[in-house]
Amino acid sequence: MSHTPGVRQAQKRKTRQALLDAALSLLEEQSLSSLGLREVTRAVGVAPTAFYRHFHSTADLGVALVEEALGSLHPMIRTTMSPAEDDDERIDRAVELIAGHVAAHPAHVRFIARERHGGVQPVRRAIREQLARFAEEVRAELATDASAAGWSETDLRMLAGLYVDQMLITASLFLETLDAPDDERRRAVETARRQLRLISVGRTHWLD
Amino acid sequence: MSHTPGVRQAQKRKTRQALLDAALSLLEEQSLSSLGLREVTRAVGVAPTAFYRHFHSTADLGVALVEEALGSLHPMIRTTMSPAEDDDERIDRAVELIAGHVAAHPAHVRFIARERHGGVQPVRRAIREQLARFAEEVRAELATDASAAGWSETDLRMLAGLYVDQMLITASLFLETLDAPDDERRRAVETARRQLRLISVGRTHWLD
DNA sequence: GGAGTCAGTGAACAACTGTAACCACAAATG
DNA sequence: CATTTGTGGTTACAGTTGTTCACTGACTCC
Repeated sequence: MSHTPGVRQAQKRKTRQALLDAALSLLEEQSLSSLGLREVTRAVGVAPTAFYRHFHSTADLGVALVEEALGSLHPMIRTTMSPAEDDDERIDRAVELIAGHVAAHPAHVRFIARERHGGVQPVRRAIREQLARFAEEVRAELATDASAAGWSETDLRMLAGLYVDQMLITASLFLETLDAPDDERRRAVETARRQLRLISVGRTHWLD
Repeated sequence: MSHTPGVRQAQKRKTRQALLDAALSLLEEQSLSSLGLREVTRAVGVAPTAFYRHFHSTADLGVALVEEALGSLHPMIRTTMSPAEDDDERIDRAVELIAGHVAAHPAHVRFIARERHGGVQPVRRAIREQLARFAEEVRAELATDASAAGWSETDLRMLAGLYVDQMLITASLFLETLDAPDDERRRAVETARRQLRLISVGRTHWLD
C-alpha cells in the first residue's frame, strides 16, 4: 500500500500507447502488412525487443488499433440513429457527426478504411466483428422506430447493413476531401446527404 | 518481313504477364505496399533485375494490375445498366453479373477492394480514376432512362456514385462468401438484391 | 550477313528485417 | 529489508530487401 502500486503499470501503458500512436502515424502512408516492428519502436525511441512486452506481432497491434478506433464509437449510434423531428434532420445530424469524427480522428478512419479489406486476416476479422456490432445496434435502433412496422427481421438487417456501409463510404469520402478546396468539401457533404436521403426515401416506400 | 518480327516482343509480354500473374497471386495474402520485387521475380523464376525491364517499381506494377482488373470491365456497364422489362429484372441481371465476375476473377476483385484505400498512392489514384469512369458511364446510361426525366445533373451523378459504390460492396461481400456454405451465399445474394431494390425504390420516389 | 538492340543473368553492396539470449535496475511483494 | 517480478536495453545472428554494374546471347534491322 505504501508503495503506491500502479506506477509500473502506468508507465507500461504509456509506452504501449506510444507504440500505438507511432504505428497509427506510420500507417498513414502504408498498409499494416508492410509495417515493421523495428520501424515502430524506432519512432517511439525504444528498443526493438521492448515491442514484445506489449504485442505478439504487428498484426496483434493492428487488432488493438481496431479496438481503439471503433470501440469507443458505439455509444454514438444511439444518439445518431435515434428518431428526430423529421428524417432530414436525422440525416444532417449523422453527416455532421461523421464529418466531425473524420476531422478529429483522420488517422483512425484511414486505418479502418485501409485495413477493412487489407492483407492481415486477424485485423480484417476484428473490423468485421466491430462493424457487425454496429449493424446490430443500428438494426435495434431502427426496430424501435415507428416506420419499421411491418418490416421483416431480414429486411431490417439488410437496411442496417446498408446504412453502416454507407457511413463508411461517407467517412472515406470526407477523408479524401480533408485537405481539398472548400467548395469541393461542400459538394462532398451535399452528395453524402442526398445519398442518405435517397436511401431514406426508399425506406419509406419499401412496403408499397 | 522474312524474320517474323515480334518474337522478341511476344516473349517480353509473356514474362511481363507472368510477373503480373505472380504478383496478383501473392497479393491474395498481403497488401501491395509489402510486396517485394524479389518476391515476385522468385515466384516467376526469373532474376530480380529482370523486373526493371518491365516496371519501375512494385507501385508501377500495381497500376498495371488496376488496368488489367478494371480496364476490360467498361463494356459491361452498358449491357448491365441498359433498361429492362422491369427494375427487378435489371437488378437480378446486375447481381448475377457481379457474382459471375467475382467467381471468375476473385484475385482481381480482392486486389481492387484491398488497394482502393491501400497504402500506395499511385494505385489509389488509378483505381479512383477508373471508378470515376464507371460512375460517368453509369450516369450516361441513367440519363437515357425514361425515369430520369426531371433529374438534375448533380442528382444523376449522386445516384451513379451510389450504384458504383454499392456494386463494389456487393462484389466484396460475394468475395467473402466465396468459400462459405451454400445457404450463406444465397443469403448474401438475397441481401445484395434487396439493397439494390431499396435504392431503386428510392429512385422512383425521389421527385415526390 | 554483320552490327546493334535489349531481355534476362550473376555477383556484389549496404541497409534492413524479426527474433533470440543475456543483462540492468526499478517496482512490487512478503 | 530481502526477494521476486518484469519492463526495457544491449548485442548478435541469419535472412531478406532494393539497386548497381558489367555481362551474355538471341533476336531485329539494314
